[in-house]
Amino acid sequence: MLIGELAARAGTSARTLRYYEQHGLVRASRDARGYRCYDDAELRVVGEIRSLLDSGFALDDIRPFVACLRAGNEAGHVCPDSVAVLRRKLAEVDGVLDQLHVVRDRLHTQLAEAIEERTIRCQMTC
Amino acid sequence: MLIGELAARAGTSARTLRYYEQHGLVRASRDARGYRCYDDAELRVVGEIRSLLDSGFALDDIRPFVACLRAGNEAGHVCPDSVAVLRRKLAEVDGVLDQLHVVRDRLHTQLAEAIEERTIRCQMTC
DNA sequence: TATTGCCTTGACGTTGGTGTCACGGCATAA
DNA sequence: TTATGCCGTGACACCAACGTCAAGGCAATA
Repeated sequence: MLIGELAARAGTSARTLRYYEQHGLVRASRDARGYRCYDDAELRVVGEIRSLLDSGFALDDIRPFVACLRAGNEAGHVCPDSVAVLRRKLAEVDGVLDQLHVVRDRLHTQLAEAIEERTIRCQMTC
Repeated sequence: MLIGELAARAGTSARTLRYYEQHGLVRASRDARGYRCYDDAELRVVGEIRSLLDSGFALDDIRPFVACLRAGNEAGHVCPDSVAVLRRKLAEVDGVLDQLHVVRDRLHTQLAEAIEERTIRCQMTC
């Protein structure tokens, strides 16, 4: 499978696949012309990468998951290294959630205040 | 008040204040040497900006709040334009929160799965 | 043979809020 | 006079995951 086909099948771009390879996540052999050749298994790898990116992982964090898949596991997250990253990320996401809830409440309060203010002014003038 | 003093009092840097000015948020007059002179009121403006930045607002979004303060209001969020931005940002934050909750659940599920997997394997081998 | 289409590498652009450096002016103190 | 310290502008560096353009090679097709 050439890079264009893998990109299309994985729903991404050739540029992206080269980027992943550059960062040691995706592997390819080369044909006589120097074109990248991909194993069918790479499709799953790319799928795993994109799924994890969607969850907010950085490429560096994704490496253990890919290694886990390559080791023959049915899923990328069942290996110890992956679990460690999962734990860290879960804690991180929880932190962001807490912080974001605080922000949300602040926004909500300010909005309520502003509306209250406007209501009072309206009662005075109307 | 010169830029260094305002920066210290506002808990930020001179570089940052120049950046805010460049983006039309902070105002300064100039003395004979060309140095920026700040009104005491600018301290509150800078405080407002930093508070909003902490809440995830972009500098462009903050402009109406500053204008509101300059118009003599006790708070930057009581003007219609500010309220509009507040509403938009609140919706945006709610969206991010929803998305982040989904991500969190996914992480949690994967983690639980991995631990389950390990437990089973341990029961088999131990 | 010229075109089309896929591939290659390399390198710069994007977003936003700064840090940091370069280079220079002005003023006060030693 | 020189050192110190504040200020000025301008411009590059950073992070991250790419998009996009340039310039070229190789192969099949018309």
